[in-house]
Amino acid sequence: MHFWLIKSESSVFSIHDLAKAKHKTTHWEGVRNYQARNFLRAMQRGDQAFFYHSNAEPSAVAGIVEIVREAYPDPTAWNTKSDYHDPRASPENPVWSMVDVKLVEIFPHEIPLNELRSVKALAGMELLRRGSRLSVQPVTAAAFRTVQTIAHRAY
DNA sequence: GCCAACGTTGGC
DNA sequence: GCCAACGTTGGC
Repeated sequence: MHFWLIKSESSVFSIHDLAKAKHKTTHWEGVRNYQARNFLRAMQRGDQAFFYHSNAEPSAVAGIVEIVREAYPDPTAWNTKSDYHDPRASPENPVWSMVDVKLVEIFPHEIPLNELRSVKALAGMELLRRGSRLSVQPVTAAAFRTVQTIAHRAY
């Protein structure tokens, strides 16, 4: 089992939108960065990922999802009407991949970025690296546990 | 809204 | 293959 972090702009698709989705499941479409795509392809059923709200106030880790379907072609890539359209993609040559994720939990208190930065044990986490923009990234088991513990700590 | 950091494109 | 120009991401 591996751990990940996936970003979504909360104004576009938030963890609360996921909670309202059918079966609390969604296609994680629209990833258009090769490094992020390759991480999507490495995901296995049962892996867990943090749902991170980027461009939010504040940006924060909001909860946990589980990978319920492994990587398969992202059809928005060859949909000319999609914001995620890529002229190079076609059903024969999909180029881009997506996975399906299911909500596991919404944290009782989301953890803002500045709080994560203050946690010594999380130094070195990709999310906290200066200039980090990767929208799909691996998280170590230790970091995953640390963040989870903070999220469940009594306030 | 600003802008630093980053990835991609394309001329050479 | 280099690298300048450009577009995007995302924190602030």
